[in-house]
Amino acid sequence: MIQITFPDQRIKEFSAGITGLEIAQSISPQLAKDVLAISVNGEIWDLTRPITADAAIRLHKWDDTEGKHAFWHSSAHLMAEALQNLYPGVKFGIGPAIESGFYYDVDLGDKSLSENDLLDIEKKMYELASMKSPFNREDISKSGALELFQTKGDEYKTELISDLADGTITLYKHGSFTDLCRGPHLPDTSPIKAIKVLSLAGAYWRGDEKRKQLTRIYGITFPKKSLLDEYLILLEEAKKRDHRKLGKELELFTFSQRVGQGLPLWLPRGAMLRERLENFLKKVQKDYGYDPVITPHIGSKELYVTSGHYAKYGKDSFQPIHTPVEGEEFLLKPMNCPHHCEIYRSKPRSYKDLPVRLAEFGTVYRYEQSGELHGLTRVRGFTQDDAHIFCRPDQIKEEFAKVIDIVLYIFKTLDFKEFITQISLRDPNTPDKYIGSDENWEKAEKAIIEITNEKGLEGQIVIGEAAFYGPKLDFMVKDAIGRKWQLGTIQVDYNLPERFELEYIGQDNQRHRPVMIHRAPFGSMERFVAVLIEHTAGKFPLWLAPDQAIVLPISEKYQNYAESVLKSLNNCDIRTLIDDRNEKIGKKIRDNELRRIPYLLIVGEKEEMEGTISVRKQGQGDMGSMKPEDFATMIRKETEEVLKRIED
RNA sequence: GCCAAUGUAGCUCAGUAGGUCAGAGCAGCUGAUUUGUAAUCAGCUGGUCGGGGGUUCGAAUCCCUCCAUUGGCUCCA
Repeated sequence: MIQITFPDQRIKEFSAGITGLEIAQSISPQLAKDVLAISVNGEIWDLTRPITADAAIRLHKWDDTEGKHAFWHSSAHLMAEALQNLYPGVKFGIGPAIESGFYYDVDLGDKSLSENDLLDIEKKMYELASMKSPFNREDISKSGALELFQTKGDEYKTELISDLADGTITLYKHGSFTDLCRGPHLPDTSPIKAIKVLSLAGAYWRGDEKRKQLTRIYGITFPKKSLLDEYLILLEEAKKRDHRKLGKELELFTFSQRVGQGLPLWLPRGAMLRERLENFLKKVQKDYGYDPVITPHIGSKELYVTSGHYAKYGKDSFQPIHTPVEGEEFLLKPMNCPHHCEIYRSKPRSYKDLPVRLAEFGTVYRYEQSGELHGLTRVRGFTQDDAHIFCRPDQIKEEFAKVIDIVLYIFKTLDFKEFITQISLRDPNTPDKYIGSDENWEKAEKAIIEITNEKGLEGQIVIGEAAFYGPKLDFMVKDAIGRKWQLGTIQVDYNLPERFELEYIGQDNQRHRPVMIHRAPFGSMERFVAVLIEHTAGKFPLWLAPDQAIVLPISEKYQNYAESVLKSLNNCDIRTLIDDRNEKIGKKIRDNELRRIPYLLIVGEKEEMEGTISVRKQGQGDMGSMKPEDFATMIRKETEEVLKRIED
């Protein structure tokens, strides 16, 4: 007999060799139906794998990620089986479960798939799923596995196996398909009830641009048809919040082929929104002791040779522009820091002056690959809410902490609750990707980890994601369809001060080197506004909304009164419009609701007589009538309260 | 840049075995209506069907190429 410990710490005895499925059955038949995988001492196992020793277990159903993972991983194998059936000779790369669904990378030889083929794959998957093929786990030696896949001619699997450590390798078989796989899998294919093969993409083998591009097929599956329907509806809903769609509808920004791809044009309403965000941050930065600076959009090539950016990115940037007579070379600035270093250098600095915090909404230009451009989130010209803090080494921690405070303050003000923090460190295996001394890297990495912990942020550490000059702390937010984007960033840099020979005179009357912190709480105005649009679905908070209220006269008879209301509200700094079209009130309400204007102010005979307005709040409907001055007070209060509450 | 797809009026979309196929709704303009909380009615103006080549008696429709966009991959100071 063995002792099985359940998550609630209860212990039950079972005979050795019992499986997860049998344990679930012993609890309830329903559980046995719902369970998808089991954790055994923290390791995720198949439900059919015998447990031979005492263990702590946890059963996974659809409602946890481990359960979904096993489900989707099995689905990937099911899809592979379908592909093998439909396209004999297909070679398989990898086929993992992902955050929503799964994919499989395959080499179809000369055959190229198009979207019509996805339905065939889907049909085949349904057909195979209904055959209830069990997933069988099998241990095999490395050499045996190599031989098996070599005979099959599956060079990708062979390569994967060669890279594995010697010892036993696990295979999973179901139906006619055998795959190299760690598992775990479902007992059989029958729980896979709803299937959607979603899309096709090219994907380089092992993520290496120089290697063969395989066909990646994305899919998602569910244990119930209704869950698939819900998922598809959710996708549709998310599309409605897409910033590219709303940006057009709400007239915030546009693109023009004639201006160039990836170069956004901010329309008046978008510019107004952005300006309010900028002013908000400027005020915060003023409170935190930043000094605004302004630098030009181009800089001498020498500047970037000095900074090291030219050597690193010169080839992959917009190419230099030349002066017609002297032939001097200038680069569109890809970042603001070299300019700011020169500002620091413009006069001798004392230790008493530090930290020096130079802030600029600096527009930069980067050559992004054409396939990577995406709405406002990935563009070729954008404005960073940039600042560089030059400080003494002993001030790093405090300064870094203050920047975290600013970022958190901004996220709180804008109600960004679901963000992820990521600490990016260098990859010690690829030292040539980075510049700067080991010692400085270690110091900086340690500082970031410490501060992040002290601030109570659960920073996920990612090796190899650091910038080439230093480690960083990023704040990531998801967009409407779940893609992660980096917004705020804080980066420690020992390198540029070195390269620009920045100095300050210390208390000891000796020259010392300052440390730089790069930081951008929004990241870029473009990306931030994009994410803000998707988070709010275009219903911006009142203090940011380009237009806060609109006066809707019932008919032309009340035009004069409507205009007097408009005037008095604008005099109170309430951003107010008027809809004086010759339309019925229902139409005006509809149109302006769709424009996401927070307050609709209806005026007709009754209001004119009483000197009032009828207030209709977005999403809430009729609030009754009030005097325009009372409305103005209410708006001012609402705006101030939001900003004040956050400060407390 | 690579793989796959898409590209018809300002917007959303119909129209492809090649032959009155250049259309609809919304927006815009004009007029009627003077309206009470999510679409009043009528008329009109909009498009070298992404650009350029080609096949054909004839191309929005077929082929080639370029451009842009979309979903991924790679990249991301």
